[in-house]
Formats: sequence, C-alpha cells, structure tokens
Amino acid sequence: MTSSRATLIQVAQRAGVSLASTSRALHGTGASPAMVERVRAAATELGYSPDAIGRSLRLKKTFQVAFAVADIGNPVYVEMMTAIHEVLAPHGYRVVVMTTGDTTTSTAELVRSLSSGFVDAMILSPLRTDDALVEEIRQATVPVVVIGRSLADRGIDSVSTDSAGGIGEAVQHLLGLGRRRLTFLNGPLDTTPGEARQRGFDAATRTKGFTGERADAVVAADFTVAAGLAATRALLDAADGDARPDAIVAANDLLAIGAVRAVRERGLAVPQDVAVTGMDDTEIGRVFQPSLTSVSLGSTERGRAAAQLVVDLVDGDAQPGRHLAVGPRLVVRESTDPAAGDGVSAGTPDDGTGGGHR
Amino acid sequence: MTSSRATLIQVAQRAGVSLASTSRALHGTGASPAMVERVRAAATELGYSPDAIGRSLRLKKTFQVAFAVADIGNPVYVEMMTAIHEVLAPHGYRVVVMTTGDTTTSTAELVRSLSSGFVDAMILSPLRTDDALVEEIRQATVPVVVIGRSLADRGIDSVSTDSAGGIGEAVQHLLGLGRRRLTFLNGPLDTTPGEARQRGFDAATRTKGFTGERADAVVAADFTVAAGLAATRALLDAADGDARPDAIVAANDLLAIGAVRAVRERGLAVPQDVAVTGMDDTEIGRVFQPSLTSVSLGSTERGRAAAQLVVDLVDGDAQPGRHLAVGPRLVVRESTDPAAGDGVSAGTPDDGTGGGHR
DNA sequence: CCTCGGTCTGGAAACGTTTCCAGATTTCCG
DNA sequence: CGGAAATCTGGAAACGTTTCCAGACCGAGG
Repeated sequence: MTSSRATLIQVAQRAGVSLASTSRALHGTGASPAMVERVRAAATELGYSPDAIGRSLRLKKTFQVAFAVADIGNPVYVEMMTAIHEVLAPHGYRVVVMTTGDTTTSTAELVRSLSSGFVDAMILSPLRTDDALVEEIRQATVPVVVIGRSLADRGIDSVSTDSAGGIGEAVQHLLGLGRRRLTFLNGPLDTTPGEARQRGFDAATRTKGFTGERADAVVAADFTVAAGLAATRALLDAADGDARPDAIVAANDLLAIGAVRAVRERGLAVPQDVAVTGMDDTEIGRVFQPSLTSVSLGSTERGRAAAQLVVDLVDGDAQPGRHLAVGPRLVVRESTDPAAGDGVSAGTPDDGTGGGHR
Repeated sequence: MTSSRATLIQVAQRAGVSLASTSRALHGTGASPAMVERVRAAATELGYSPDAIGRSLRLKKTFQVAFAVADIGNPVYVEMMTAIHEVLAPHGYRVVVMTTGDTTTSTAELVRSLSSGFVDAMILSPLRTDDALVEEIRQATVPVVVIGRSLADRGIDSVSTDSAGGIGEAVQHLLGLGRRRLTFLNGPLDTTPGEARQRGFDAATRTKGFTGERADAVVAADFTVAAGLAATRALLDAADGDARPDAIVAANDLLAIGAVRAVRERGLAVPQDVAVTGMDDTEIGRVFQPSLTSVSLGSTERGRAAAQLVVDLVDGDAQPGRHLAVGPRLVVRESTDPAAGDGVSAGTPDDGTGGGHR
C-alpha cells in the first residue's frame, strides 16, 4: 500500500538534479545520456510512476473517452463498446461508460457535464435527437461523435447505418426465394428504429419492383420475444389459407424469434411454410434453432469507425463534421434457407459465458 | 466550443471576491448568503462548471472506478458491469472499463498501472490468479476488489460464488426428477471454471447420497455451442440403449445448447429422453427452445456486491479483507421440465437489440 | 583570444481547485 | 460599553506535472 507513491520531486531529489531535468530525462527529450541514466536509476529505486492527474492538469488531456448509451447491457451497444475499446486502447485512451437516460433532456444534460473536462471526447449513441440536444452537442467543450443519424450538416462527426435499406435487403432476399405474401413485424412506431424500419419496409414494398402479392405490417408492443410471439399469434389467428403470409420480416432478432415460435405453434414449418428474417445479427439469433437470417447493421464497424473519428479529432488535426455510413449486410441462415449454415460450425470467438475462462 | 471554459478564478474576478470565498460559496460551506448569491450569479453568468482534473488533483480523488476483465463482450461480465455501474453512478463514480489480457502476468501489469492514480479503486475479475498477482494486488496503491475466489486470508476484498455447489444443485434436481444416468459435459479442465465445476460434479456424484446408476464426464474442446455439439455427438455415438444418459449436466449454457442439438439430431426428445441443464442463466438460454434449466451464478448480485465493497472502501472507513459469497440458484425451465415456463412470458427488461430504442 | 552557436541544466510559472491560517468584522453577553 | 466569541473574508500554499526562459558550459571557428 505504501509503494509507488513517489513523486517526481522525490525522484529529482534522489537523483540530485532539478525537477525540470528529471521530467526531461524520463520523457526522453533533450537530456544528456548521463542525466537519463541517473534519473532512471533514481526512478526505479523509488518505484516511481507518474501521476495521471498531475499530468492531465498540465497537459489538459485526460486520455479518456466516454461512451454513452441508454442501456449498456444491450448486446448491440456491447458490441460497439468492445470495438471502441479495441481501437482506443492501443492509442493510450481509456474508455468510460456512461448512461444517457431515456430522454433527450437527460442526454443533453450528460453532454453538458462534459464541460467539467473528465474526458477528451465522447462517443454518443442517443435514443433520439432533437434540436436542443444537437445544439448542446455543438456547444460541447470536447468533441462528440454521434452514432445514429448523420449530423454532418450541423458540423458534428457522426456514424450511421441504413436500417431502412437493410429491411429492403431482407425483402429482396425473400422475394428472390419466391415468397409473395410478406408481413412486416415491427416494434413501436414512436421509436427511432421502429420509424426507420417501417419506412424501409414501405419503400421496398410500394415500389414498382415489388413482385409480391401483398405486404402488410403489424406492430408488436415492444422489441421483445414475448411481444413478437403475441403479435404473430394474433396475425395468424386473423388470417389463414392464402391470406397467411409466407414470409415475416421482423424488425429485430428477438421479434423474429417470437415469430418463429408462433408459427411453429400452429404446426407450420420455418422456413418451408413461413420464412422469417431478423435484424441486428445477434449471437442469440445465430445460436437459435433455426438459426436466424438477419440483417447485420455492423455494430462493430460503427463502433470502430466512431473510435477512429475520435482518434483523428483528438490526436490529429481533423475538422469535425465528417460522416461515415456503414452499409447493412444480410446474413442468410436457416430461417429462410434450410441449406444455409446453422452458425454453429463457424467459430464464435465469444463463448458467451464466464465458463470460458482459460 | 467556447462555452464553459470559465475557471474559478474568473468567477472570483467577476464577482469581485477572493478565490477562497468563491470556492466556499459554490461548495456551500461557511459563506454568507450575500456572498453565495453574488458568486452564484457570476458563475451562471459565465457558465462556469468546475474542472474535474483540478478538483481531483487537490482532493486526491478521481471519482472513477475501474472494472477489469479479460473479455468485456462476455455476457456474464456485461451483467456485472451493468450492476456495478448502477451501484456506483448514484455515488458519483464513473466506471472505466479495462481488459486484463489472458495471462496473470498481463493482469498483474494492469494492477501495477493503478499506481498512476487514474482511479480510486478497481474491481477485478481475473481469469486465474497466482501468487505474483495476489502480491501485486496487495501492493496496489488503491483498493482492489476481486470477483472470483476468496482472498480474505490475504487481506483483499473479494466476492465469490460456488459454481461447484451449483453443479451439485443441478445434479440433485435431475435425481429428483428420477434421472439415473448422468453425464457431465464440461469445458477444458485447465480452466478455473472447468476445474471447479468438475470438482462439483464429482462431489455430487461420488457421495453416499447419490441415488443414480452412473455418472460419467466428457470434456468438450471449448465452452461453445459447437464444442458441445461435437462432444455430445461422440458421446451418443459411443453409447446407446441403457448406456445412454438420461440427463446431461452442462458446464455452461452454450455447451447445453450444443447438447440439446445433438440429442435432437438422434431423434431423441429433450427433456423426455434426455434432460439437459446449463449454467450461467444467460439470456440466450432463456430464449432458446426448449428454454434451458440453468444454474444462475448471480453475476448481477456479484457485481453489485463488489461495487458496494468499493463504495465502503473508498467513501467509508471499511477495512479490506472482507468476503462475500453469492449462492448459486437453480432456475428450472423446459429443458428439464416440460411444464416449466418458457421464459418468454416473464418480462425480460432487456430487449437485446438496438431496436429497442424508445 | 574572442565570439558565436549549440547543448544542457535549473528556476519558476502554469494548469484549476480546495483549505489552512490569520485577520477583519460583526454579534452577543456580561 | 468592553471584551470575548462567533462569523466571515482574503492571502497563500498545496496537489504533481510539463515547459518556457535564461543562464552556464563547452567546443569550434575566425
């Protein structure tokens, strides 16, 4: 407990040289070899390690970056966080996790708290944005990179994906498989993803290129398995025979799992009778039986890109206002194509459990 | 970008009073109402917000706590992190995520880095521990709370669970259901959990109270679905008829899922022909069909407990060396009991996707 | 031999905050 | 009304680091 509380001053005294020289010697710039040797010796003797706070105060740099989301347990955000950490750690930056709360107000408050200067930058993935929040971000005393919609026009660095386009990809995939009666299983429409994905489905099915017979949409109470199950049950109750969909496009993997369950309850087969697609490409969808065809929104890529923007902004001399888009990517598995891999043979690096300790 | 860069000195000048009085007025101690009013006004006028670094330097307190594990994407650790964050945030502490690397050496190195004083404490869940690491933790300049095995005898705060006992609970549960031929599906034995869980299985089956006919163990290559699938296939290939197990105790949920798949491949039913239990009680096991009976090791509780220990240690005046044990808890679901809930009706607060945005 | 340039060193300031200490002013009570 | 006590204020130091600045020293070239 007593070790390593040595300060630079003590090292200087021990080495019998000035504070300035000591700093230079350890920092490796403009000191004679003899001096370096001498100071190094004193430093190791005392078990010296530089104080991060003193250093930060002088340098006006904390070597910390905040990552703020509403729910840090959400697998999508966990993926982002992991990617962010992987990019930032080699650059010497620590990652501080924070929560935004549910509202734009609480998010704006969090952004305002940046003015106390405990981080060099923030990566923010807000649930939704409004003008007040955007303005707060612009006024922030440290760079903020937003994962969500593009804010390039407001001079804010941002990374986005195209979930609407992703739904379109799922629709095209199903049409390509010969499916003709599509139902979109969405979550609440008053959410940002719910709204965007609905837009994507409408765009894909109300175009001239739409070769199907029908395209309906139902809304589940929430983005959960239970809600997906209930909504799909109702859907199947209401329609049978030719009215029954032969494909369900779900707005995320959990809804898709609920849909699969409901379909099977009716004695129907997935994908033979009803094909199902999900979105987010989560571990849970990969492991499920049948493994889920899902639209990956590239959470890892988005996290990585955001972190890279931060590095440029903080280390280098980049100007804010850049925007990066990560394209959606359809991953075909059993829930639409029985012949597709089941995701098990492919090595899943994460074993999903504390039991994975080596 | 120009806002909130005001310093306390500027506030003092603006208010026309001394620096000392300004600090007191804002901090609310020993200042006259008039002074408080005056300083407050100046502060809001300038949009002042106190600098965290200057504050930390003076107070010798960072208001940050590190959480370090090998793999921050691992759901078990994510659960811990979430719980830790929930406990610490209300106390005004930020959470810094760090990775230990795979070896005890790299972990010890991380602990040593604490001497630069960027956090007030660390919560560490090491893959494994050795004497050098324990010694490093003892020497650390800030309190370290270990999640893993008890280190009370070394004067280090720790939180542990009893995975061995948890396996015992699974065994008892299966015996209670009338199962007689048990097979333990473990991961690599040279891992800490692998070793402990094997010990638990042996203890539960080699005792006088063991009412079964046989108890075997197989070892999968890894704690993954694929490894569980392969190992269980081999197991079923080798034995049939009466030799076939009527219950499989898996060392974690992913292995259990692999086992379920292999059993079904053979045209056997879960749980009727073969009952399966997992461990860790992950979301993935709850959602899987059949939903998995699993032994929860209370990751949330352990995280919460560790965070509470940190708060006591840093805020209060507790002495290190305490130890808390979180008991394992068996959650019965469909993979052993067809009548058990499938985990879907029970509200899962986390929707597992970015699509859950409100 | 003088001067110039380069290399190296030490003093001191600065980053922004909190708090000790002493002095000044007010309040209270005898 | 005098003195003690209580209340309030300002100066200054301290936390630990980096870096500007000036000065010292040395060697080389004129």
